[in-house]
Amino acid sequence: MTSTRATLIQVAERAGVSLASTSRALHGVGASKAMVERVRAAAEELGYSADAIGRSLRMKKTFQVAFAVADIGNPVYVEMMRAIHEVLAPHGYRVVVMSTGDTSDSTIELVRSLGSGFVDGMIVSPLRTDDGLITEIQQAPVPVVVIGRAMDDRGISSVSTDSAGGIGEAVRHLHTIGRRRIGFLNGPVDTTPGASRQRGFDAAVNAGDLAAERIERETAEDFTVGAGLEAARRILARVPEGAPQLDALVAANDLLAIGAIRAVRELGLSVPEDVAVTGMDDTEIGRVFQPSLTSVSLGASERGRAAARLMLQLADDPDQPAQQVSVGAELVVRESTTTATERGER
Amino acid sequence: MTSTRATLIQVAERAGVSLASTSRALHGVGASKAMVERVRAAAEELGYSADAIGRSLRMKKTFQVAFAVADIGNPVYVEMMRAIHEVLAPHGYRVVVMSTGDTSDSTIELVRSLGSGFVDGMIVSPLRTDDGLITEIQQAPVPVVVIGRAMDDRGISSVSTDSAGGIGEAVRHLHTIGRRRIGFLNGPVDTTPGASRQRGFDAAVNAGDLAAERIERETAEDFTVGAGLEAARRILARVPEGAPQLDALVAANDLLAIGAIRAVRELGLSVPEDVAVTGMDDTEIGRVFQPSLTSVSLGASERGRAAARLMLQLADDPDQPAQQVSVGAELVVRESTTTATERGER
DNA sequence: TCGCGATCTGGAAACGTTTCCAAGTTCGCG
DNA sequence: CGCGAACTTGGAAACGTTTCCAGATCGCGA
Repeated sequence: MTSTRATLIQVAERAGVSLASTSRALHGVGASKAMVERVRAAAEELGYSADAIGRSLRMKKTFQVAFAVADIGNPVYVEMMRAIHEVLAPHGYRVVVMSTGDTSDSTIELVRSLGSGFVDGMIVSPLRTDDGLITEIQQAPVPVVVIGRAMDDRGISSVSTDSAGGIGEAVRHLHTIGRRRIGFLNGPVDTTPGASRQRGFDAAVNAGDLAAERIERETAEDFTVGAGLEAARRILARVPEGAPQLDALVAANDLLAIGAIRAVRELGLSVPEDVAVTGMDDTEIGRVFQPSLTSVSLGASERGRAAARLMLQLADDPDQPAQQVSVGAELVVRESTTTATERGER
Repeated sequence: MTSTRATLIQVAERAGVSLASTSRALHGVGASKAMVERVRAAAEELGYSADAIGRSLRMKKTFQVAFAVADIGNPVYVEMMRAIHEVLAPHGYRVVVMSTGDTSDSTIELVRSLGSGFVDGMIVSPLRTDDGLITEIQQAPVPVVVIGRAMDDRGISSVSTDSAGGIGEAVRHLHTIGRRRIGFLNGPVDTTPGASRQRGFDAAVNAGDLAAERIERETAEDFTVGAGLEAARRILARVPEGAPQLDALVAANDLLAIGAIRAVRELGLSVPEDVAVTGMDDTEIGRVFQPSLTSVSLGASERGRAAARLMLQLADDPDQPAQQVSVGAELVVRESTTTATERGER
């Protein structure tokens, strides 16, 4: 530990050749067979391995990409991170995890910090977005790829998904299986995901072909099981005198959906028979839950991969035009809305 | 994006002072009031922010720490990572995520890569450990903190937990609530966690005061729900002619436990009445599951925090002696082993 | 008024690498 | 045999920062 690492200069001395030749030999370009042999041997003996910092300084390239989200613990972000890592690592890029914080301002701060040049680019999924943040991203000194909201005309590369349409799919699915009294459990509406989900639900229930008897909306404190439980209690308590209970709940993510299921069961009702419940994000936790969750997959892994691929291109040429990628939303039907026989299983 | 970032030299020119003074002024040491004022202004105008690479090269410090695990998606590791990030970020350290791969060899490879000096240290939780890996860690050019297995006498800093003892607690808990036919569902025994859990179970059932009627052991392919389901099916199918079914299952982690619960229910039995099930790791997924899982908490967050604190010390002085930290295991009793009344709730 | 210490400033080196440029060598081909 | 092209090599600069060192300036007390 106390012994200092070997430098290229030492390798050069040991091999008895110039620094320049040593560097070339190790990269295997513009060097004679003999030279390569000789330098390789010297490097081997000294246990040389090139210093990443020195190289970065000279090449103006860090081979690092930042991935920034509000909460690294959120399963959706974890899935993205894994996908990003899987795409980037084989290309020699390291992934630096960062936290955007809850607000647009703290995210702006983070984008600013890119100015110190410790990464070649950043993939960010902001919880809240405002014009200030957008401006900051446009002026960022390194390429930024935004996951979450299409940035079509702003010269920012982005990967988006149709969460609004996804909510619509969930609503139509519930309608198809005969549910007519539908409640919507959203998270905070002032967040980017909260806003688009709200839009999606409103559009779906306002569509002409939806024959609904009753529509209710409720907002949870945040996107967690606990908040979902409380919000679901509220919405289920709202049933009018003598009217029947809601027969379906659309939740804005899987955790809220699980909270909702708890609330339904508290009332002695069962899922899916009395109340069908849908989630969103298609997380492992939802797949594993009993009943397994019908959920709208937003392709977290796919979005992560797409963002990483965009970043690879941008890292190669930061001045290439911004690109938009869109990943489809897909409803995955499971036990929380249909019985096994309804799903056509034996 | 095309415009290049301002350098310290440019700030110096703009302020009309020397490079050295500029650097000092920005750090606020050994500079006159006027100088600081002047340089600050120039830096402000140019939007200067110090280049991390240049600084790293000179200071021989990257302000980065690597966190390496086999699977970044595993909830336990996610929890650790979050804790590590929370401790390190306020001290100005960035966290680089890396993957050790499944084997000891691939982990060795990773430790070797530290030789390129892109981080000031590494926190690693190896899935499999052998002498080669230990040697490599000892010789690593930067401090390494190992999470998972005590490294007392090897000069390696480590954070460990008593998972063996934790399994024992689970067994005793089941015994206390009257279960006498206990099955153990482990993951691969050739992994570090698998081995210690096996040890813990064996020790517990061999303890003199355990009056068990029957003990069964089974090994799952890996630590997932699917593997747990299959392994549980096997162990439950093993009931001898005319003998009663197992009345308790100890699983080596929460995912296996959830798989086990599924298997139990497949047989028309219920949890916890017919078969009590315990998990390990006390993950969110287990807390949220219905029934909520009785689980042995191994303090993932706490281990992460402890490792990060060790790393901070080592980053400060890499030559200080290795330290060992131990985090206690604690059984958290929930619905999967006891009914509400048994737990003393109303 | 002088001397001395404290404070401030600038020059220059150093961190480790890649790459431009020029000089030297080799080789092939006319 | 000679000439140019192709290849190989070494010197040196550059990336952006911090910090050592020496010199200059200032203030203060004797």
